[in-house]
Amino acid sequence: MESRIERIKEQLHSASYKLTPQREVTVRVLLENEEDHLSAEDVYLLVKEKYPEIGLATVYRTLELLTELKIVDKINFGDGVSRYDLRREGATHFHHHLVCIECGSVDEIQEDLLEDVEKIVERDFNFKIKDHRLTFHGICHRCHKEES
Amino acid sequence: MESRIERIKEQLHSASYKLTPQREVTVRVLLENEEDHLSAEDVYLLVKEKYPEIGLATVYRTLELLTELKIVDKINFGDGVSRYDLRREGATHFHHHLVCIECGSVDEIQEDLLEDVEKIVERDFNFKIKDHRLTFHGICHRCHKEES
DNA sequence: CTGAATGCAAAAAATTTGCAGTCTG
DNA sequence: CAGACTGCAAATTTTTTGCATTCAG
Repeated sequence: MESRIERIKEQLHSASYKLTPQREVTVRVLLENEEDHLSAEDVYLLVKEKYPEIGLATVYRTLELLTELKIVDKINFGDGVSRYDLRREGATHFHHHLVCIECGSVDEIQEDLLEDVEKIVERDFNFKIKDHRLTFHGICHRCHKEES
Repeated sequence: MESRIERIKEQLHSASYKLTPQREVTVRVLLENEEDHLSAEDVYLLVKEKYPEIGLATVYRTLELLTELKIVDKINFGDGVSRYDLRREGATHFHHHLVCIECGSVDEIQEDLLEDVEKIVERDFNFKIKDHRLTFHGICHRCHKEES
């Protein structure tokens, strides 16, 4: 875990960005809440607990920076807020999401699943794929159970 | 085309919503710009050309209504705006998008492509899929050509 | 030291809401 | 005619920006 943050620091460094305490705390918060899909506001509040002087604008600027470096991905589930999701280390592709329309939960799928589909798209549409976003909306296994 | 609008009217009707001229003009604009991915503001400006008294709030309310009736889908490509995309008639699934990171163009894929993937997800994750969103980011065939 | 980074407050952008008046079914 | 719908303006919400000050390298 500690090594994970070191590597992220290194990435910042090698892109010649400075390593401020604000940035470090923000990254740490993201790592500690890897399962969640935090909005900028969420991140701000969590960072504020550890570093009360921080401003919301700094959090936005840090998240933008991390997105640019592909350390996090900015995603959007249709409510009016952008959410920020840490990329898995070494993941060649962005993971997918399962959004439950009953309870609002968001689960992640790490498996690629799209390899074949992407081959078809690249060939048939002559489109060079660099990234993808795949989200399924439906009933999660927890709500599914209750219904029966 | 005219029959298409008639059927949409019918859908509104059977959900006991009234058919106001504002709503009709809005639907018409969406039909005439089916290829595009208009933001609420875009729709507002286009409707305003035909019906200058309309207010932006009415457009938002109409789009929300159409989304609720599944006549349009609200989508989000990561810029801060929601866009509204007409569902194809009789489409069992929402179509996919190809967003070009060079020129910003958005093309559509009508083919399903996800049938196999969805079977896997439903089985392995015990998740009942109701809808999906799939977007590929990459280089479109037009930009692709220029690069070589 | 020096430009990059921060915090604050103000601005901008997108969307929603309240309400009095209007119109559809 | 009654309740649904509208336009307008004001309010909210989310995100961005300007700028004087601070700080990391």
